[in-house]
Amino acid sequence: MVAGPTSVGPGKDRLRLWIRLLRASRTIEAELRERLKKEFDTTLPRFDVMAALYRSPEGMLMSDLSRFLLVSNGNVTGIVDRLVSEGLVTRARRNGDRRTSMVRLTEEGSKSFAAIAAAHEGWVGELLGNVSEEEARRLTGMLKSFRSNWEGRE
Amino acid sequence: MVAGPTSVGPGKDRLRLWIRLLRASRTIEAELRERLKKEFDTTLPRFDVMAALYRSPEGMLMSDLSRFLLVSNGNVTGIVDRLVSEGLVTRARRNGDRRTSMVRLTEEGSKSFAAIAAAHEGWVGELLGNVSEEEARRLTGMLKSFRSNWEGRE
DNA sequence: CGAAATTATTTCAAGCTTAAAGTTTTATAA
DNA sequence: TTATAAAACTTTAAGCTTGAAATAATTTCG
Repeated sequence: MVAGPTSVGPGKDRLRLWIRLLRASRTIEAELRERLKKEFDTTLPRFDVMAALYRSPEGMLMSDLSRFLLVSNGNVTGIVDRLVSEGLVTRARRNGDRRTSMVRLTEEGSKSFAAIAAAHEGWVGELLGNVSEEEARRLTGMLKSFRSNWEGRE
Repeated sequence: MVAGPTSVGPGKDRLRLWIRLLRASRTIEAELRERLKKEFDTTLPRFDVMAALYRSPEGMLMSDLSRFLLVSNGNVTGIVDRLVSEGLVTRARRNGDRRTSMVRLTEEGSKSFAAIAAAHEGWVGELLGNVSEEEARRLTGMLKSFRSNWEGRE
């Protein structure tokens, strides 16, 4: 996935783009993961879950988290389990529908996340330092159109 | 990591870009992974390793693979183990330096990869279908400059 | 109502991933 | 030489990830 095209011909430009995209995101992701570990003794998946919850003070269902983070249900279960056991998150059974549970950041989780998020934003700014703000906006615009074409087919 | 910025202010454009980039690559990666599984009963990491080896008929060292694919040494060990057990790859001890081993695709591995790679290229073309070839080239160019700024610091 | 389908979630097995520690081999240099 | 360091790789423990199967609660509809 991270290697170059194996032949030449038409349609290769999209393949090259995909490989660049993947290499860029993997490189940055690896660096962020390492810093999260070293500086805050946490992981990217935990950060992702906490970031989602931080934006939803009212809480999120497990399936909301799963959908939003683009990962499987079972995956979220494990990550939330660990966050709960660390006191950063709560899982509250709902009266209305007892299949679901509302997941929320605790006070401690919220404080903890705010500190990590500030550092995280700085790191991203640093790692993408040679992309101008103007260029960043243009790239962002281009990337927005990626999904619309095919997702949600079936 | 996949959530939006948690506040507004200067420097947010790079954070937005990073989030878009990550969402785009995760979405596409998930779709490719699913198709590799369904159509060829294989995985993305296996595909990555085979793609790297396909481009190096003379073979690669474990550490070459690790560096090229941006993953840890131990990770490559496991994936190559499984590919060897499936007869797709060989690991040959070298006379010159007996710490190292040269990893190569077998005949079967090479044939198998060629078929998967053809399908893979088609999928990428499809998934990035609403990015024009021209736009793909421009985006690729922009992404090239990502790493140079900070990586290789040591 | 009550069976059947749907929805939300958890559990499970297998594989991926990392960082750190361990093994073996090669290189360095006192 | 021969200790010591360095390099290449494997192993390990912990956590992440998926898809599929299992549970439990709710909804649908005959």
